[in-house]
Amino acid sequence: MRTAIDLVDSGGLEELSMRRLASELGTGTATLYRHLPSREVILVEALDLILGEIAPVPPTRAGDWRGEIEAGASALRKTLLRHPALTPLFASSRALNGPHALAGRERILSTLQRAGLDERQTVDAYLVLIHYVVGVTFTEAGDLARTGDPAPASVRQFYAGLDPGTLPATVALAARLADRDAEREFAFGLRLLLDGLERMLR
Amino acid sequence: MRTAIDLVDSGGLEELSMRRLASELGTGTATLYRHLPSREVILVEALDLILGEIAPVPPTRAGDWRGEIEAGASALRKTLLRHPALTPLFASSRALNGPHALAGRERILSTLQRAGLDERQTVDAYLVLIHYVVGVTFTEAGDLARTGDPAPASVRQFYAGLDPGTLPATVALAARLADRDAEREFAFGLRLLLDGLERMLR
DNA sequence: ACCTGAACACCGTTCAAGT
DNA sequence: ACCTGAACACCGTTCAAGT
Repeated sequence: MRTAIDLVDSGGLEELSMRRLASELGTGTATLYRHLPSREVILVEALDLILGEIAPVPPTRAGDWRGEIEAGASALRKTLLRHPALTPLFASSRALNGPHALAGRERILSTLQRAGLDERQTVDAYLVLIHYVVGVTFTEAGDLARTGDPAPASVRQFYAGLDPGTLPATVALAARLADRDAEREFAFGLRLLLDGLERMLR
Repeated sequence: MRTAIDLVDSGGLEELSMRRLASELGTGTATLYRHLPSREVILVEALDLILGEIAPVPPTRAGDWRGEIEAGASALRKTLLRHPALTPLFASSRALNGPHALAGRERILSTLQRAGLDERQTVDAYLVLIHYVVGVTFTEAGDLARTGDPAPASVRQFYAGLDPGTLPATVALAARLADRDAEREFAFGLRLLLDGLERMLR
């Protein structure tokens, strides 16, 4: 599994072929099938393993649910970005029933319940938070996986070069659309969501 | 392109092979390369084409930015869910510079600006909205693409069967985690975000 | 009983050869 | 000048044959 994750991290999903993994391990492809049933299962297990890299946020300072959620969301994002090619697997909930995924989900659910949300609110809040983190991280990971270069200059040029007659707002905002600060943007959206949850509690 | 989209819709991404597409069109694979440079470009163009299915939300009733954003977000989600296998492509921003993607982005940006947000707020709001819709839709599309069956009963059983000692919140919420209402959840998160934006405007 | 070379049925892409 | 059959270099997976 460690070799498989290294392959995916270094060259993307398509770098992990059964032949390459086998030769990296000094064996043949047929041997791999004695330990794991398919390439897909390797990927699913790899995702759960990297979720295990997230250090559980300890439920310290009694009642700081907001701080715990912020820390957890940020840790999830950073962990996924360390393995951008594996991030898309986060979409299939079938891939999210491994031990580490379950432990992480449990921590979020219990934090939200301790905050005072009722059952329905807890599940709704859990889902909205996960979906937001997934959306941000997928997009970031997609750009990162491409070749590692976001190249803000060329993006700005692309936007600025569009027809201002048909796309006036896009052209006017070209500089801001190109020079992004992923960290700040992530915090902005998370704050919006957490403010909303906090208001629900009052 | 229409044949390519039909193939992807009916059997997932892996159903679209150059050989299958060629034979569906009554020709050989080499011929395809006289019209399109690669399989990847076919997929990128397919995504932009389906974005064109979204009817532009007319900026009617002066100043109802919130209604326009809600309608646009809902239309984007529904359109992507009609082509679940293509949804993951929405992650790569390279795939999002086709004419329909640009037109859609322009509409959102101009709606937010007309609402009264400044430049930075407009871009931040645009990104947070897109990321949320992407996150929700990816997850839904991933489940949908699997075999079409979410099978709430088996999901509930899975959650309920976990160890209540280590995963108490998950087990307690098993029924709610299994019996989901995607439409309501989507509206819940969108409301949280729009409430936040509305408060920024005051 | 355990392992694996070689095969099967596929891929995306290219190019020499055909018309 | 335009088209494409056949090849190249790969895949995931299986199984008969080896030890």
